[in-house]
Amino acid sequence: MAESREKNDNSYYTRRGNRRSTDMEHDQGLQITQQRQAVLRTVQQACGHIDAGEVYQRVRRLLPRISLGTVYRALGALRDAGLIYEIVNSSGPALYDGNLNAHQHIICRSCGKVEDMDVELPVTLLERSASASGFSSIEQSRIDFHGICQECASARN
Amino acid sequence: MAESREKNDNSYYTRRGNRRSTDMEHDQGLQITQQRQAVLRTVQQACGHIDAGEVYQRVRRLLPRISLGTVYRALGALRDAGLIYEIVNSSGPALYDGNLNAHQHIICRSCGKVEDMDVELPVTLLERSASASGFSSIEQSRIDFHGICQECASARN
DNA sequence: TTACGTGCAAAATTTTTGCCCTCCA
DNA sequence: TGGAGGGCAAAAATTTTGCACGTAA
Repeated sequence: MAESREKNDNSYYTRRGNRRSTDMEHDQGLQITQQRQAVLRTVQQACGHIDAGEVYQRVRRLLPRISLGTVYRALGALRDAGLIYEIVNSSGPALYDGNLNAHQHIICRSCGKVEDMDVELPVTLLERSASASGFSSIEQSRIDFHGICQECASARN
Repeated sequence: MAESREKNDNSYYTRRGNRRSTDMEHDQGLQITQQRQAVLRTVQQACGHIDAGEVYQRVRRLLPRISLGTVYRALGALRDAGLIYEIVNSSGPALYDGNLNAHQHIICRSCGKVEDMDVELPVTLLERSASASGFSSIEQSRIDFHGICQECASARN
């Protein structure tokens, strides 16, 4: 918890030391390995939202010698390549979504539940707002919403 | 990484063991303590988005004996009480926002930068969509957007 | 043969908790 | 005087990394 607090640095290594995606990785794509294929398929076949630990458990049935570190590295690579989507969660580990069709997520801050929203969003409005606010332009296909689901809301009353 | 994977359970303790907010805490409010006041003021005076470690550093100037655990507990209590807002971040610790005026956040997935968007959102549209999708109703005043900021986007090309 | 990917274990980071003590209501 | 809050240290949960070794181009 020392110096590594500044975001937005352009160093080759990110805060926790993970390597930034490079031209090569983007222009030439990923190497397709057994492990990455298995991780990708697992996320896609999860038909929903799955976390790294669960991916690890499932992939191990196919590749018993795969390590959790490799699963994390594969998820990161697939995320950077745009093949899967990472959903940040205030109440637990990151979740991964293999559904690349346009849809949004609504995430419960309290229980972590994630639901898909198949809604046509006024993205142009949002992008205009974003550029008015400092994100001079946003490159994104997905937006996550954080709220409180009804179950948790009523549990609080 | 064992059994505690099921979200959405209604147990008194959440996944990581943190206590759920209770009726009492909500109906009677929090006890106002030096520590909680200091944490709240620090978040409010940060005029932006501040993480727990930074809150700890700053609060220690006033209360040198406060512990990081207490800061986390205070932030959680203030968050549950609705006095501050917790911003989840894919690239670092959670950030806290003491600005309760209606505004949204746009968060860079890559560098963690958070910007405010002072935009009037079509909330009714969003809520209608949410209820069509399973979140039968959402109780929320804020929504976070996750995207890639221009800096990071251009760094990837 | 060189760069990339992997397995493994260890470390780093962030957050939560157990325990005991204090203090106010 | 009993229960909530706090200090401290330890643990838990999640994610990343160092290193040695393959492997495929």
